Amino acid sequence: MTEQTAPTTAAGEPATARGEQTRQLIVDTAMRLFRERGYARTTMRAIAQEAGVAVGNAYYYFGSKEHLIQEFYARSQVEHRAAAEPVLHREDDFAARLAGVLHAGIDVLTPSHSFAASFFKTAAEPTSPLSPFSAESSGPRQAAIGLFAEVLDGSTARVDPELRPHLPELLWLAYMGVVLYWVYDRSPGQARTRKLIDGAVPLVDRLVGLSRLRVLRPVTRQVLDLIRTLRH
Amino acid sequence: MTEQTAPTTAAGEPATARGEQTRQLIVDTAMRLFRERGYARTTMRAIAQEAGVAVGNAYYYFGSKEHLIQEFYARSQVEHRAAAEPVLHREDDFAARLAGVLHAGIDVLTPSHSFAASFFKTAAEPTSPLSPFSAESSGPRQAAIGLFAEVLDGSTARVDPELRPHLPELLWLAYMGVVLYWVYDRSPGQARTRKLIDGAVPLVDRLVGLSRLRVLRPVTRQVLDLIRTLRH
DNA sequence: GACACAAGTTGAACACGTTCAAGAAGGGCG
DNA sequence: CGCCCTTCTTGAACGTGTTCAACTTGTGTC
Repeated sequence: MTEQTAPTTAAGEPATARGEQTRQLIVDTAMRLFRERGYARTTMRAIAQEAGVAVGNAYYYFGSKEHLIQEFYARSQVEHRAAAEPVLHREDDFAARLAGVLHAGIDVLTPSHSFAASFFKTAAEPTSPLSPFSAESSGPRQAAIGLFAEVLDGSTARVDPELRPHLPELLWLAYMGVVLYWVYDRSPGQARTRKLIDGAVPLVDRLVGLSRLRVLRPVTRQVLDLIRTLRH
Repeated sequence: MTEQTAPTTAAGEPATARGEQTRQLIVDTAMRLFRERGYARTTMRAIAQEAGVAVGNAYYYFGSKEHLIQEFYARSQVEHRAAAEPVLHREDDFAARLAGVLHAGIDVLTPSHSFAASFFKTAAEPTSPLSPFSAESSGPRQAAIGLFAEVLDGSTARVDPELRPHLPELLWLAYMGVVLYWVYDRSPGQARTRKLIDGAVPLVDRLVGLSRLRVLRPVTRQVLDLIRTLRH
């Protein structure tokens, strides 16, 4: 409770066209440098210099270096949705839709694997507004959960009615797990993460199907009760 | 690959009694200040000053501020084992043993909850030697996995023979999940984490039991295959 | 056009983690 | 004791993220 310097200033959106332009310039420069040199080796001074502004100016738009990461999240989320569109349009099988959306997410992240690890570090901080569980990330998180709601809604899958409302969030949580594995994945091209998706999706599919069986009802109940307890 | 300044110098053990004494002095001071002010607000200068040594001296024993955290891990691991001893001696039911060991782990960590969050941040960095999955953490990790092997071995549980050799590591992984939840747990006294343990243990117990059923053999196989694929 | 106020911009200054060249302490050996 | 070598210790200096008081630019109002 007594901990953390966690940047608080949300550093409001620019109010003028000039401001918006500068903001974009800084973001674009930062993203380029992150990709070129990695997060740790990209200094705020370098970003400012390459963008042709003063250091303090960057802090006018972004409360901290970490806040630049949030921009990365937002962009990735939008790209993810776009990349998932074709599969969601084409397939109606639950497993196929889920696998498609998961692969789309990793597709979008792959070019950033080298520096995404550093991002992850700050994202993992529970008190950080950058945490995927934080209030500040509520927007992107809800969007992401919505994506998995779509996976479910557009599918022919039959799901236990008690489980159904919780499933999108659970799938998102599973996706967070996949991303966690991906961040740690040192195999070439993160091939193992692909195998994780292909291996885990059928299991999830089977599990979701089994949830309707009378025999497993008590277990399903037990799981749901636990989830409800753990929710905020 | 091109990323990260990750501290490399293992900063060898002291070779003399004088060195050992100084090292202990620095660790003790650091742990006290971490507890008092939190990790972020404890500066290396403050640690050095309170310990009555020069800043550079701390760096002679610890490659970085983060390396002081590793000391915390090591201590916690030893305490965990000690705290788990009574339960392991008393119980022979798998679920009771598992719950006991998990609760013991959280018992040990609880006094440090306020600043453990900051620790977690650096631990989460995949390239960091402080990561629980890193080579440098191999020692404490193996010790922890060994603890869960003991949970299993000393129990009357009957387990699918194919699953059995993998189970200690899987239980450790589950424990990491519990710790992850605990770090994020903002409920008073982290009561929710306790409920997570009490709720999840029976499920794990049931699942482990079910793994022997003929009907579920294919699923068990599928899971094991996936695990093998994902292993290094 | 002149004024006022908000929006945007600047760069020097600060605190921090970390490095390193220089030196002090200690101990074994003649 | 005098010498040498390892171990330990020092604190000034560097690069970094971040702050902030001062300044400049833009925009609406009369």
